[in-house]
This record gives sequence, C-alpha cells and structure tokens, in this order.
Amino acid sequence: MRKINKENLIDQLKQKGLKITPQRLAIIDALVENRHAHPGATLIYNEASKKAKRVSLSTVYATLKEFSESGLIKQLEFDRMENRYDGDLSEHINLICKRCGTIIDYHIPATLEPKDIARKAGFVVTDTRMEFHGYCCDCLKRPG
Amino acid sequence: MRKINKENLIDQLKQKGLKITPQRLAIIDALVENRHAHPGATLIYNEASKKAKRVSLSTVYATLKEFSESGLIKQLEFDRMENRYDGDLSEHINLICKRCGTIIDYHIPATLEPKDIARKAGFVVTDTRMEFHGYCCDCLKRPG
DNA sequence: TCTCATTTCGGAATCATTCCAGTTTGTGCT
DNA sequence: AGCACAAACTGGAATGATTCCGAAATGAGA
Ligand SMILES: [Mn+2]
Ligand SMILES: [Mn+2]
Ligand SMILES: [Zn+2]
Ligand SMILES: [Zn+2]
Repeated sequence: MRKINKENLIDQLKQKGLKITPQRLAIIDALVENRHAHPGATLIYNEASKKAKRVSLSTVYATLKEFSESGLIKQLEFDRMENRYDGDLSEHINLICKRCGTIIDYHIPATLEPKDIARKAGFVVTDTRMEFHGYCCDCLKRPG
Repeated sequence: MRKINKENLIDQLKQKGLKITPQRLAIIDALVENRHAHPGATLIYNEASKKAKRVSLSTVYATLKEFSESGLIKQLEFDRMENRYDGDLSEHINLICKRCGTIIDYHIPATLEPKDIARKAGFVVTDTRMEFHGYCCDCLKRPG
C-alpha cells in the first residue's frame, strides 16, 4: 500500500515534531478525500475551508510544500497550470489530459508502450515525460 | 538520429509555410549550438541576441512555443524554474539536478533502474517523474 | 517595386507561488 | 488551569516567468 491515509499522515507529523493544527488536519482530510483527483492548491484550499474555521491560501501552499519535501506526497509541476499533488507514491505513470487537465493513474505492467496505454486506458498519448530528479556528480562533490 | 540540426529545422519552417526571418535563424542557431544543455528561454535569448541585430524576448518565447507545439523540440516544464527545451526527441530520461539545474541525458537501456543510473551516470536519483500527456477518453468524444 | 499577411516589438497584464511582518495558537511545564 | 514561547497562521504585497496586445516592421510572392 503506497497510498496516503489520514492516520499515517498524522503519525508522520508527530514523528517530525510538527504541531497538529486544525489547518493541517483540514488539509490532510482534503488531500485524502481527493487523492484520486491529483488535486491542486485551489481545490485543497476550497475543501479545507469547509472543514476548518480558518485556513489561508498561504498556509495551504506552505503545507503542501512541506508535505512534498518530506516525501509524504508528490508534487507534479506544470508550466501555466497549477501544480498538482499525487497521494499515490507507488511507481506509476500519470496520464495528463492536455485539454481538461484530468490526471489518470496508469500502473506500470512491466512494459510501457504508449499504444498499449491508448488501448487499455482509452487515453491517446501525444507526449511523454520521463524525468529522474536528484543530484549530479558535480553537486555531490560540492559541500552543502 | 533524433537530434535537431539547422538544415532540418529550416526545412520544417518552409514546409509549414513559416517565414525565414533573422530572428528565427538566430534562435535556431542558439538551439542547435546549445542542444546538449537543455537551454531555457533566457539562454536562447542571450545567444540569439549575439547573432541577430534585433531579437526580443517576446519573439523568443513565441518561437520556442511554436517549435514545441510543432514537435520540433520538447518543452520541459518546471515550477519555479524556467522551462527548458530538449532538442533530443529520442526516448530517454532527463536527469535533473535539484541543486544546480543541470540536465543530463540518459538513454534508456531496456531496463530502467534508479540504482543502475546512479552507478553508470554518477547521478543520485531522489525522485522520478514519468508522465504521458495526451487526451482522455472524455475529451476525445467531445467536439473541438 | 508593391502589397499585405505575417512577424516582431516592448510594455503592460497575468497568475501561481513565495515572502514578510505582525498576530495567534499548540504544547510542554508548572 | 494558567504561563511561556517557539511554531504556525494570516493577509497583503512582491516575485518572476510567461502571455497578451496594439502598433510598427518586414519577408516573400506577384
Ligand atoms: Mn498519480
Ligand atoms: Mn534530454
Ligand atoms: Zn480531457
Ligand atoms: Zn548539480
């Protein structure tokens, strides 16, 4: 199981010595309840606003950033579109619609052929993005 | 060979009925000469400015967008970092350094294990991004 | 050379995200 | 229950890459 859930996220907050605030709980709820949708900051903000008396957009951004950097969720970055957040940490491909922005999970079946995906998921692939992020050998040598 | 070169890009412009302007030629030169570096708009702008008498940043953006949308080059989108452009259209993984922004090409050798990449390319992978972009089945049904 | 659709220009607008300074609030301790 | 203080929150301003726009320039065919 590599999908986020409420109890686990709260545990992780405690382990890191972070405070349990109504804002964080509301954001966690919003993330868990919309985990299938790859929500963006605005959706999280709207959903969290329903649960907690007060939440600011600044807090939502700070929290999503914190969670991403801690590896609790995955940030999907875009150019002229809001970043989206993925609560599924398992290895899979995100099928991203260029027109409506829908993001569909496609779990890897050993081989990954765009044509297979089109057939099995009804999604026409026009462009692929495969990126590995980390540190280059020069930066590894360099201090801090 | 899936790497951009000058003659080919010019041919493609002609085929599409686009005009050959000094600005476009300068941008093409800059793209080809820096194709290993995955350049961003600013670098292209600076390099192109040396070759052509006048180039504006607006034109650089418009041209890079046009080339990307035509599939001549590939746009790599980021969050708080300039977009970068890739002149290698073959299937490969871009290893992106989180600290310095360097982008290294890693051509796929059948299997793609982060550990192999660390060993062979001296790059430590901390995060992977695999995305397929295109159109979802709902959007395919919907008109234009 | 003439014509005009295309291209370019520069400055303003956009907009998601970050920053900041002041205020509030969890949490551990008495 | 009350205290103290570091951590968290807030709203508004700042940021910065990219896009938009109207006006001026120009490539290319006739
Ligand atoms: Mn996903
Ligand atoms: Mn590349
Ligand atoms: Zn769609
Ligand atoms: Zn580096």
